[in-house]
Amino acid sequence: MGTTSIIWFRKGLRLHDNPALLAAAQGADHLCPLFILDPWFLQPDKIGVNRVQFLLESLADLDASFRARGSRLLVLRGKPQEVLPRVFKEWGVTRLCFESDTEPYANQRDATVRQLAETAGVEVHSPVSHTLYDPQLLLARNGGKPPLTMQAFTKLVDAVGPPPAPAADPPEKLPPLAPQAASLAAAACSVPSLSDIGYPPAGSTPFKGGETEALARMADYLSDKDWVCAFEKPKGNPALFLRPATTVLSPYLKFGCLSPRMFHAKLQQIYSERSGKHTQPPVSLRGQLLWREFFTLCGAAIPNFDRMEGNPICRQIPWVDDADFIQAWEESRTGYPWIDAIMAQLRQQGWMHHLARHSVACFLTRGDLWCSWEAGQAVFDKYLIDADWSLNAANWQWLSASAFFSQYFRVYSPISFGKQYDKNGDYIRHFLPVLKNMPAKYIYEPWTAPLSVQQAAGCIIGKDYPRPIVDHATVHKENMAKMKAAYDAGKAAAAGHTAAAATAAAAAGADGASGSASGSTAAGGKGGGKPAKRARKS
DNA sequence: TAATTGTTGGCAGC
DNA sequence: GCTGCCAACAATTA
Repeated sequence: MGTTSIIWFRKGLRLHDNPALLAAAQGADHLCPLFILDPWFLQPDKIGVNRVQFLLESLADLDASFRARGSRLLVLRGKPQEVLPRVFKEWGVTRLCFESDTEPYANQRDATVRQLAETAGVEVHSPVSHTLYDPQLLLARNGGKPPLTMQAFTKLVDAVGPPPAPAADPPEKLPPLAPQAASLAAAACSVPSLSDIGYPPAGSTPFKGGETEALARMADYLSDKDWVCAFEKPKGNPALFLRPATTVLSPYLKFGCLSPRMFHAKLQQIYSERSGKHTQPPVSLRGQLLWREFFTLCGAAIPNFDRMEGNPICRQIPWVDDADFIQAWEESRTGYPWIDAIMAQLRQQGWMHHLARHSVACFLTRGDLWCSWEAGQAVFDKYLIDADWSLNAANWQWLSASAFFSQYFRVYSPISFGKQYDKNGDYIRHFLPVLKNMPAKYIYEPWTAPLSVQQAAGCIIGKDYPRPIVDHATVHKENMAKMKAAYDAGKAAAAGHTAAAATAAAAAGADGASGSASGSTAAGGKGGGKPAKRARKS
């Protein structure tokens, strides 16, 4: 009996370093490359046009690559749990291969598909290639629990050793489609247009999807080896938008147009040429891949990772979701140009610099508006072309000081933070054209401009551009006090879970801690009587 | 128990 | 452009 394989694409939209594709092609008489447009991922009110456009471009590129190898991509529509059993039968499928995925939706879907495959007598291969390491392996090596700090994660990865090398390239000539699939191929199973699937005809992102773009972009950024070796994440300029300060490889990694193992191997190659003279994780370029790895592991191992309630690592904070605030934030109407420009870049391009994301995330949650990080997460998930379930949830928890990060007293200023990088406000002028003629002196705080200046700039505050919806100077202090209260309540609740004796001990411990805190300030002198100062910025 | 460190704060004062 | 303070968290190390 002959072998008929399906390589089922979901993420991993590439031919390079694709072990599932190799497993599918291995000794197969027929190979059917398949993508299923799941209605779950095509909801215009929840998933914006830019990311869907990026997906369709990636599929078109994948199709072209298969055609160059004597095959083609088949794009079907519907729920995979319904489409797959149908084609198993129609195409005479004996083997199903797909890249492993740890997101909750994918977990459920794939568990069902495995059962359906078993029922149909179809063997299943599901290798790991979306991440550097197999999350289950990392978890096992860490005693079944995910590390919760980057340091702990880095230590774990160091102990495990280098990730697997990228898989070999697929053969120049791939097995043909199954005859039944080939006849179907004449009909409607091409990559659809945006309008075919209920979206506006075009998005507005300048970033184009696909493996070809991904490899070209990687080559472009890696060609400057000095830049690669000197890369230090927090030092980038979030206001650069013509050539961003980071690689913008995130959307390609999200969809798997680029293999993280390939990117990692290229980085290690460049580092080795420089004999150790390069930046290190967590700030280096390689470190950025490790962050992705760390948060993906957390997402895979922590229940309810995209929610506050029922999420064991997330602090319970009494956010108040004010619908008007959330909408103003989403639609660039907060009255703070730095914040509104970033949100405009998000809606227009589907991408912003990491520090820009920090600014707006802090502003929505603990900094200014006191809305839940889950509300912000949904907006990011709608517009970002690189929206990744685990990374989005992790970063929102980080920025809202709900998990991973606890220094809630460090608040980004919606006025001064951007000014450090872009004194003239070119970034604001570009993304908020209504402010393009506002003098630099007022562009971060246009409500302070005299009326005559507003008139000359053609932008009246309160009419052409909104007044600030909150007073940052006031609310950020109030919010800090609320954070303090929420943290204290959390500690009290944790203490309440312990036995009576332990509670008493915890109370004594709390007293001791507060005493030691003031003591350390008083006794902080070291040698010259000055408190020990640690370098925050190099 | 104290000190140190943690990818990425703001601000006054010099 | 640098230093030190603000009022202060939590995990790890010594």
